[in-house]
Amino acid sequence: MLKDIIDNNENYQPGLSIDCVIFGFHDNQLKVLLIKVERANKWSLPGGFIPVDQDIDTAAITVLNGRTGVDGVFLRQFATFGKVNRNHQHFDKKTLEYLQIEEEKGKWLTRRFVTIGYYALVDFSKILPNPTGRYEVVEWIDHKEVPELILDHKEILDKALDTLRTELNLMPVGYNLLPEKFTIPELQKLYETILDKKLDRRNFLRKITNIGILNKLDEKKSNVAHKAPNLYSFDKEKYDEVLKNGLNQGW
Amino acid sequence: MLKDIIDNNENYQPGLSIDCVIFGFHDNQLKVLLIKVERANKWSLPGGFIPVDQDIDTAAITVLNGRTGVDGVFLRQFATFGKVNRNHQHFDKKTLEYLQIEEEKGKWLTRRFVTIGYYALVDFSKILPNPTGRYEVVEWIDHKEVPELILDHKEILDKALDTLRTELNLMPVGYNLLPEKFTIPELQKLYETILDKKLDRRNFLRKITNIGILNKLDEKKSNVAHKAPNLYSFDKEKYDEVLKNGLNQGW
DNA sequence: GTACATTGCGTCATAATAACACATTAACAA
DNA sequence: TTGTTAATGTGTTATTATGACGCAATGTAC
Repeated sequence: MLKDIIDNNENYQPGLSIDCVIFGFHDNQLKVLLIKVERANKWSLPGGFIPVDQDIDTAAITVLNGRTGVDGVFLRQFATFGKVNRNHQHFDKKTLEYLQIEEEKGKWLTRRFVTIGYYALVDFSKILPNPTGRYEVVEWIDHKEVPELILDHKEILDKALDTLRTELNLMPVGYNLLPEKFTIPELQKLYETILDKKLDRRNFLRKITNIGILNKLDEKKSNVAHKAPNLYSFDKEKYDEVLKNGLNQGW
Repeated sequence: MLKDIIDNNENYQPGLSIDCVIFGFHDNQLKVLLIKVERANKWSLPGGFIPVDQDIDTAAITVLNGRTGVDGVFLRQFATFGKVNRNHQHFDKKTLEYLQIEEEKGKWLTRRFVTIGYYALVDFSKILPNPTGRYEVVEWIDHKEVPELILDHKEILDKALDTLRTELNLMPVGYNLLPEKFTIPELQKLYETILDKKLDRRNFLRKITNIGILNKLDEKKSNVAHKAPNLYSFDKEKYDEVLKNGLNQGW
């Protein structure tokens, strides 16, 4: 895969890559999709290169789709990372040898790469982590238990989460991370997890319903301990409207 | 200049550039610093290329500094633009001939360039627009009267303004765009200009002073029609604190 | 049936916001 | 000198949003 790209590197944007921070929500945990190639001892964000005949946004969709099999989900560019040493010695001589890449062609890879960060919000229940090769592991990992990552991927991840937190104040976000039917407590847990703080149950209900993007369904969650909570769905039309106009106008 | 870069293109990040949207405030107008090279019939955002031995943020500072002569100002990356055709045929054969660039070396330039957008907020009164060559014009232009721009620079400019508007709700912004001493009505005009809407004088005063970042000076603006308004300055310490924590917490 | 944890709905005090009234000030012209 | 004018400074009030609670209803487990 990588070798193919190197061999045909004139088909790819040089010195530029894409990394995706893919968020999912499960078991009251905000999870991140990470990958690990067998030989490496660190995990990475799923990423890829940019075909010269593709918009960068399209290339990001390709990466996301390749890893998760879903499309049409929330995907947003949030920052570009380009410190001089960010991939310094990442592909050292030994690695290139192992990958059977000639030194001359390896130059394409060993220079500084600037990477464009995208973050995605996906419905965990619809995703089947998809390794692109047999020597690769793809896994959902709780964002609080992310192991050491390669290069500056930790920085990228942190920035993505930071952006998500900020944008939570500007737009509702549950639509992308929850299944079609969900309960208010579930939505609240999502918010609490992202923001990493407790919210008052009753005030949360009031605020979230006042936005006017929720449909209360005539149905309760089944098979739960204690009182069965009501199920809700998003009113997609109103949701999109709010997304466009933003939540807090300020000033 | 451009020719130098082409001739030594191995010293620059290939296929990647930086464009700066430099905002200033003067005469109750939000202005943008634009440039025009003599031969071109359209204006451009000031931009540049990225030396391989410089962080992208550093390269952005260099561009800004080269054009305005100021440093230490507010500069923030806001988006990266990479549509396939964004610089399609920008440097056509004729242009390359005019610039005396050999076809082989011109390839470096004629491929798709992805550009990283930065926006800057500067104190208009301290800036002397600085052309880098005698065939170049640098000018402050009211953002409402921006002429046709090359490539997707209009899109970049719009996105920058959009970002600025959004961030106005998350952080105070006057510090960077106003001189050291200023009046509340001036600050309000700035806000109104950026947001493109009228604000109530009295409510604005209350909100802005409640933030706690303003020092009321024992001094009034002189040489002014009608009642002389009070002068204020920013409390840099509190300002930075608010910048760090954000204005509207939400949730 | 009873204990219990959780949900749903409501209350109240306080803070933030929007809309507006009125006095104050300084330049300018009669 | 004085009145006019257009701006600034300060205050008031009604409405809305927020934060901190109380309490009844519900379904599971024992």
